[in-house]
Amino acid sequence: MSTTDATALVEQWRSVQSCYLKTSNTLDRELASHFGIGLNDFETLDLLAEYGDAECRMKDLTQVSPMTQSALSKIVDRLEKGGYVHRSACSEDRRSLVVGLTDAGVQLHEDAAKIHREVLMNTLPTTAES
Amino acid sequence: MSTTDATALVEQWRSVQSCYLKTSNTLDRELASHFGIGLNDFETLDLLAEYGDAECRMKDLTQVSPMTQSALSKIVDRLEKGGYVHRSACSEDRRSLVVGLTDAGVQLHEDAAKIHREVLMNTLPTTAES
DNA sequence: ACAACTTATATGACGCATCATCGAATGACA
DNA sequence: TGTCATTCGATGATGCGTCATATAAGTTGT
Repeated sequence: MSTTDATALVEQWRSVQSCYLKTSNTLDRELASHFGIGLNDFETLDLLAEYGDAECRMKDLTQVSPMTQSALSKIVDRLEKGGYVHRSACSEDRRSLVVGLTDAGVQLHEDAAKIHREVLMNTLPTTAES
Repeated sequence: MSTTDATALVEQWRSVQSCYLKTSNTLDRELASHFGIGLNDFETLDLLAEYGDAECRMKDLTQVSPMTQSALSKIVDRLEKGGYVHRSACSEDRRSLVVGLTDAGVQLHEDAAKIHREVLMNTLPTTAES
């Protein structure tokens, strides 16, 4: 790899990094101040919302989330304490727990998603047009 | 903003996020296992390296780094304990400290930068060409 | 049916970043 | 020059994510 390749690579990385950090920091602050949840809590709510009425076990969550199994366990802890999700036994496998949004969770997700999209609008670089 | 706008926005965000998380996790692991430093420590070394012989005060570092002033103070603590940087008094302003790489720091940066670029090569999505 | 292995989830110790705050030095203005 | 506000940097408390491990339940082979 040539020096210029390396430089371009590093620049690309820095741009991803800067974009990610700016956005995730803003999201984190906004979500925390408005709803008292962190970004990863929201992302988890978001994943759960996508499941709708389908059963989502912790394991499923682990597979679709970039977070660690351990982290997810604690995130769900927090969300459960906040009353936004519930864990219930899984009939098919007693090791498993089914996680689902409560009504409050659905509501929170809906409200938080608005802020989320708003922040993305204002923070993410516009890739297309003019 | 329309629904499809929001969806595209969220997709864009998720792709940035996934790229960032994958890359930063890999970088962190590699740097930690090879050199015993974290990604942010390396990034800080990298910034310091760019200063070369120019004086870099903590404040300057704060302005070019995405990290918090507090975090930078602790990062420099760690790097100093490792013998990679030194803090020295600033003649012009006695509140300020000038931070600089030691020889070991220069060497570490050089070695770590190789791994860093290697990981970027293997992890960052190729944006160009066939 | 028992032992050994594997899978699902939870938890404790640890590291690191953040926020709020502090002390010290500087600057500004009367 | 004395006071008040500001700036530079460090530190303690706190929160969160990770790794290694624990517990419990399912699975496989004999």
